[in-house]
Amino acid sequence: MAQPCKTLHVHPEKVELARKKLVENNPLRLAEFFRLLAGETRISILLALSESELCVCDLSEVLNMSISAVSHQLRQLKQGRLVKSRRDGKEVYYSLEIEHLKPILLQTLEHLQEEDFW
Amino acid sequence: MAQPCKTLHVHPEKVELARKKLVENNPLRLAEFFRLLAGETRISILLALSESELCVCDLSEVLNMSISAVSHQLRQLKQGRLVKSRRDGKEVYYSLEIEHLKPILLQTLEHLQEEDFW
DNA sequence: TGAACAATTGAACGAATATTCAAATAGTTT
DNA sequence: AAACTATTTGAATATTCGTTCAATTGTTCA
Repeated sequence: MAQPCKTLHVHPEKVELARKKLVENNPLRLAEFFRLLAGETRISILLALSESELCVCDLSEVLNMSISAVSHQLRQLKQGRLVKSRRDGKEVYYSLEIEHLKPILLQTLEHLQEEDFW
Repeated sequence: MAQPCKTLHVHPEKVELARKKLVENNPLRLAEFFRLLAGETRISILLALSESELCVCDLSEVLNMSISAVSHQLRQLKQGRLVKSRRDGKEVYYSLEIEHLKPILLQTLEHLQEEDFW
């Protein structure tokens, strides 16, 4: 961090309010959450899984990526509790940890699709 | 990309559905959007601005970061159309490009706060 | 005009990230 | 048991990202 502003053009009341907002909302945690949605591979996985559960092979086909790469990303999503997995024989099936995630994804998509955001 | 799965345990119908979902939803664009929310500094800026507009100095105080660092992040947020700015004299005031952003942020916060997600 | 302050910008550097490759683990089948 | 397939894991590498520092631009005011 470096040189602060010199004048008292700064707005202490507003600054105070904003600080409070940050304390209340845990930006670091929030950023960690959004980071999981912020990679093309991971968001693609989540979108794919919003249709149906899929095994790692399926996902690697859908995404046109190596199984290893997909698996690495799945691990992150699982650690972040955005997906869960069940094993059936040799295969492992992944699905959305849905109650957390689906409304967030859907509403975000809606909002972005309005507002000619793209 | 590397070695595909050998058996026909893969699920072609599901794969097809998932592929369609990806085509419909532009994961790359979506990831770019979430990337902007995925940095602690940027999400903090957005939270701070959800209270009131602030100048760069204010933000640097709120975040305890250099003006330069804040300004770099503001540029990204502005390019992503998440914030807008107006100049008033020497100072530049930033605020949320609100109709896009506020409902997304609020709803996400709600959903995350339920579900003892933290 | 020039001094002072607010903000932006570009280059540089270190930290974090995604993918690849090779090796390991887990489950199934014979 | 051995052979085979699906998945996971760790190390290595290339890329992306955030902050710092120094220089620059824009604005006000004396």
